[in-house]
Amino acid sequence: MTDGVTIGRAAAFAGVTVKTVRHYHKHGLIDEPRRDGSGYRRYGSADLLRLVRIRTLAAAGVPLAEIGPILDADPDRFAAALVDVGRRLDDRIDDLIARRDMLQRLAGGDRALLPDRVLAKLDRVAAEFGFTPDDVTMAREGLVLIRALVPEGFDDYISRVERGLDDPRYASLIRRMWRAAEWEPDDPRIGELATALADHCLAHPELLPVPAGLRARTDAAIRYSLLSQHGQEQKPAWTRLAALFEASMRAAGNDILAGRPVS
Amino acid sequence: MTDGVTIGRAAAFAGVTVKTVRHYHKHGLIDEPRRDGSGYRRYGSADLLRLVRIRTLAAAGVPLAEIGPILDADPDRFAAALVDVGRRLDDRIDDLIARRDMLQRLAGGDRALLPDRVLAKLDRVAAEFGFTPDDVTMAREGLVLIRALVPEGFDDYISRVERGLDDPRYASLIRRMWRAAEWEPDDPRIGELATALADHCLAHPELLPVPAGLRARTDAAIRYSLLSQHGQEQKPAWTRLAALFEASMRAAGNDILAGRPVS
DNA sequence: GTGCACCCTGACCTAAGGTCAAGGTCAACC
DNA sequence: GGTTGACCTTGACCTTAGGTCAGGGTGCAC
Repeated sequence: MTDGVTIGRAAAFAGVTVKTVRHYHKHGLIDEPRRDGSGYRRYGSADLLRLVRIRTLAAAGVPLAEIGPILDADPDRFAAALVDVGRRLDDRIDDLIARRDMLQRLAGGDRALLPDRVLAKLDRVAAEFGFTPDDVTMAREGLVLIRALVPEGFDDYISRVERGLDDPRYASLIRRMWRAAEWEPDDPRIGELATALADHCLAHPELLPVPAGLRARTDAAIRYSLLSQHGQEQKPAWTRLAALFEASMRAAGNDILAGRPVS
Repeated sequence: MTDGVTIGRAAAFAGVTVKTVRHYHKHGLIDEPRRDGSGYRRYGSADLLRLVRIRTLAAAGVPLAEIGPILDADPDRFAAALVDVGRRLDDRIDDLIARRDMLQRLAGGDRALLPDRVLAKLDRVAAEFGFTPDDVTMAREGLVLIRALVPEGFDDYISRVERGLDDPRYASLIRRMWRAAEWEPDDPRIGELATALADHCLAHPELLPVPAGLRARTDAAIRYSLLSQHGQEQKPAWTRLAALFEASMRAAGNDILAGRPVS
């Protein structure tokens, strides 16, 4: 007569909501069960079993559209599908664990945005050059931008700069460039520094943050390396330094700065 | 002039799609950046930093609507929010691990639907009574249905049945009931068995799968315990057994079967 | 006989994007 | 200097797995 449980009990048993069960009906995952005299759905044990299987697969992340075929497959295919679902679930778990690690790095500042090797080098240089924490932040953000700009050439560029800093003359120029951040924009020393930097870069073109083999749009990249370090408006001296540097480069060897191939 | 990276590079840097970045704009998570001469968006380092922070939080499962406030909060609140997000992420990881275990149980059959204690008992009884694998399946599905029907009283009911089976007379009746599954529906022994079962149940009402304190709708519950075991249509003898059992109960003590309180 | 919990259908809403269309731009190669 | 292919623009609609609301019918306990 009135055997079978109502949709509410079936849903509670499977740990889903009533709406979810009706949703499964709409998608053909469970056949509509018999109705009682008042039109209520009445679920039997087979329905409940199927409902729990559906819920288990759905909770494991299987899209509803795939669940029907999996449950209707023969035992061998069913077992194989379960193995596959388990693998995908493991992947998702590993993924979430990796994201938790990433979150921890985010809590520690923007260090998450650069490779560990680069961060270590930056720390060493900062200690050597006497950077303030703000300087370190600015340099880090500049590196982030360069990496966004030329992702393919970034690792290579870092290596070249590391080798470049082994040259005490370049190290000294960079040290001076950072001090220039605090100069007045019309400080006469800016001109000298720009020329010296340009001379050095002309002699060592590998120090420009331009991926080898790509010579166009070079000036934009250089702008970034020199001053688009997130604080450029606050350091007017650097804006002028960049202008003079570019002028020197253009005068001496515009094949690099002109924005077209060297040919 | 043309400094800043395009949306494609920004997206690639942060590990999201172009569409996702525009989605974040629409939701106010990142301000629309400056446009260049052709109307292209140009992103600076601050935008990139923010984009990666957003992506990290979103990947950790934080709803987009919550990310803006988190990022705009002061450092203390930001740190607190990160701790909270990390906790929620841990919960999700634990949840997925639990679901993977559940999946493994699903692979092992429907055993996932019943508590381990009940499964162990069922296995013991099956061995004792000489159940075929099909019998075990049928019994298991019957238990699943009872659990769906009266979830609150299920554990208690199992305990009562366990104690009931210590009585050799009841054990013998149940053994006979399972043999009756193979009888013809008009077998005269069914009447005797029904009467004997009813007598025993009248003497031991705790064996009925009815939660203590709830006396109404009892007959539906009894139907379940006796025959709605997923194979009821295939076992016509049980249908008749149930009818005769109910008649005996009604004749002898309809206060239990009548579907209304004993008062 | 009244209240409350439960059931019915159907229409619309949600998050976090994906897809498609129709067109404008940029750098490279011949 | 013309074409090719990759990249950019907006806007409209689609997707998954349900949730919410409206408007109404049932079942049962006091």
